[in-house]
Amino acid sequence: MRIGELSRRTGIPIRMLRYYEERGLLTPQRAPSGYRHYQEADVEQATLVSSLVRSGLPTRLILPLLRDKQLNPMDRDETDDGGDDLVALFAAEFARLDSQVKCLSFSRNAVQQHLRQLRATRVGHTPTGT
Amino acid sequence: MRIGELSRRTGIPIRMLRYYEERGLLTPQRAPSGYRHYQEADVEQATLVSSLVRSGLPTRLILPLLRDKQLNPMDRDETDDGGDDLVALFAAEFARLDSQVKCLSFSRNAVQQHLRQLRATRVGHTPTGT
DNA sequence: CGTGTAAGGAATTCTGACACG
DNA sequence: CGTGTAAGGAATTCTGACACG
Repeated sequence: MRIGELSRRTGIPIRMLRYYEERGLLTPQRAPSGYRHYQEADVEQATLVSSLVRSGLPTRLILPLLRDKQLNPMDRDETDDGGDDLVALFAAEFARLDSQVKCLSFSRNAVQQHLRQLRATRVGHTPTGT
Repeated sequence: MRIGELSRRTGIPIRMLRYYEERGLLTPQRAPSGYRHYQEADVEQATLVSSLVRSGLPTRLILPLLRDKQLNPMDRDETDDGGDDLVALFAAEFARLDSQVKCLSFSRNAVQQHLRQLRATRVGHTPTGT
């Protein structure tokens, strides 16, 4: 599929799909016309990348993470490069994401409870103002 | 307790505790000296407020949510004011928080898995470079 | 660093029409 | 009828650049 369809199917702006490619996170084939040509599997990969980017992971960390994912579970041994640095960076990101999830979940629940309260209280005040 | 202790116990910067008060989200008593004096219950309330603020809820929405929480579960009826507007705003915030939590959880898991992979692969390369 | 946007050009696709055998 | 084609316009995609927080 071309970039427009991938964008529609993933909800990711075309601009960002091009950017992911620029960062090596997505490597579509090219038609003679120069148009990008994506595989079916790129739908999932683009979604993963987008999620990670929106979560605040720098693209330079996403690259090795993707490599990890693509390897056969067997011949994955001395393949990694970064070493301790990478481990530390990912550990830091994990800690950040973990605490952020907790904070947001807590708030989400508080808002949800309040919302229930609001709706329970006003039952049939105005029959849906819209 | 005074503001310093509350700050230590909650991890919330003094600057923010004063700000919450300015927005009516925390209403400590005042000593003759002018020092703020917080109740034990303010520890929890400050934590809640902080979480909501960091989650991106505007303080003007946090205020009614707190009022809701403080009421006796019984005489909570015509107490609300905003009406439909408020419901819509909170519904929107809930949706935002919900999708954000999903995105971050997904990323968190991906990073965690990669982290495990990294650590499993490099067992005893360099005995902790630090 | 991630994202939006305006710019100018190239490739693609669409429709309705005409031609041909 | 099925099929090819020229025509004009619209939608899509391309790149490199600037802007922003």
